[in-house]
Amino acid sequence: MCENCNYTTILKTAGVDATANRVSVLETIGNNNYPLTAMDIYHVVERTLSINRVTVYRILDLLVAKNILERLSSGGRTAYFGMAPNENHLPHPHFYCTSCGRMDCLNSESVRINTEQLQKTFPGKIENIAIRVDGICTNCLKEKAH
Amino acid sequence: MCENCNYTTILKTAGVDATANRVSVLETIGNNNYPLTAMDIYHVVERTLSINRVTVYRILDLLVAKNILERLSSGGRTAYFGMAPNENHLPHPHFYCTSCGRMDCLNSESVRINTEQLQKTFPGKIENIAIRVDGICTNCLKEKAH
DNA sequence: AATAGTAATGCAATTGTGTTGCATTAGAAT
DNA sequence: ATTCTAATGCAACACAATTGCATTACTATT
Repeated sequence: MCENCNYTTILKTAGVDATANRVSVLETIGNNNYPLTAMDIYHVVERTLSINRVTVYRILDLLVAKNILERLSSGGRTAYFGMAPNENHLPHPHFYCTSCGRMDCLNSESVRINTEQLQKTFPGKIENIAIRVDGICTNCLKEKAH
Repeated sequence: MCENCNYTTILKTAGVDATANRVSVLETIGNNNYPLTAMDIYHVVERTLSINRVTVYRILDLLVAKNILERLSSGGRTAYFGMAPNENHLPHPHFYCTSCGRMDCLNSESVRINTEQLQKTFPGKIENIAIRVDGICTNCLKEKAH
């Protein structure tokens, strides 16, 4: 997905060791143009690296805490992970296909929220705004049609 | 919360039997001014009714399918349930306190999305747009302050 | 009222995702 | 080499939610 991102550098800049496991987890997510579940990531990484399931979860937690990754919630019980917004990646809403479970990135202009405006109407402290569009993706629409 | 809602009527209109369990589950949610988890609901209902945990889950599934209730996702693994948008209840975003897990309803004007506009930019079929504002609620801010 | 058929519910077991505790290994610093 | 810390593995656990199957409640028909 992103030729501007050097994953090892990203990790080091965040102050964490760039271990093979971490680079591979981050690469898997960064090279994919839609968010993945922990299990998706695990299956991709273990093809080359002999990594433990738990390690994947721990790496994901770490990278979310370091604000390198973003944890997205589907309608269901599984979290999806994508690159966190940064200079190269603007914050954007996501599309979740309720039929096949695939999560997609939508383009940033399609929805616009004025956080400062919202903050004025609300006394709590706003940290993040998650926008998820649910529906049926084109693939699933096709399959239903036949 | 809502004096305009007769829960028995709502159920019958949707074409499902208005059993004591279903009325009680729906009442519990409708009388509350913020969304609740399945377990919250279970604990309220069982105080008067001797109901099984599984029955609560099944009733919730049914009422979501009938579009009477809305399933909301927090950042975490637990779903929250509130009244689905209808004539009396406009669609609105929610605030989720990442510190205490409490979910709140925000007022509809605070965020505005043009669904038709969005649909034009996107080939899939849009069924719902979920907006969740994450942050720290006033209660938790106070507690942290002392 | 008895019977049969269907819908709703209960209970036990299971699933899926994620977490914790503790042992082991790898890597860095001395 | 030795020591220290960080990263990882493995097994067990936690929790929300679901499934399969038995039981009960309800409705319609005779």
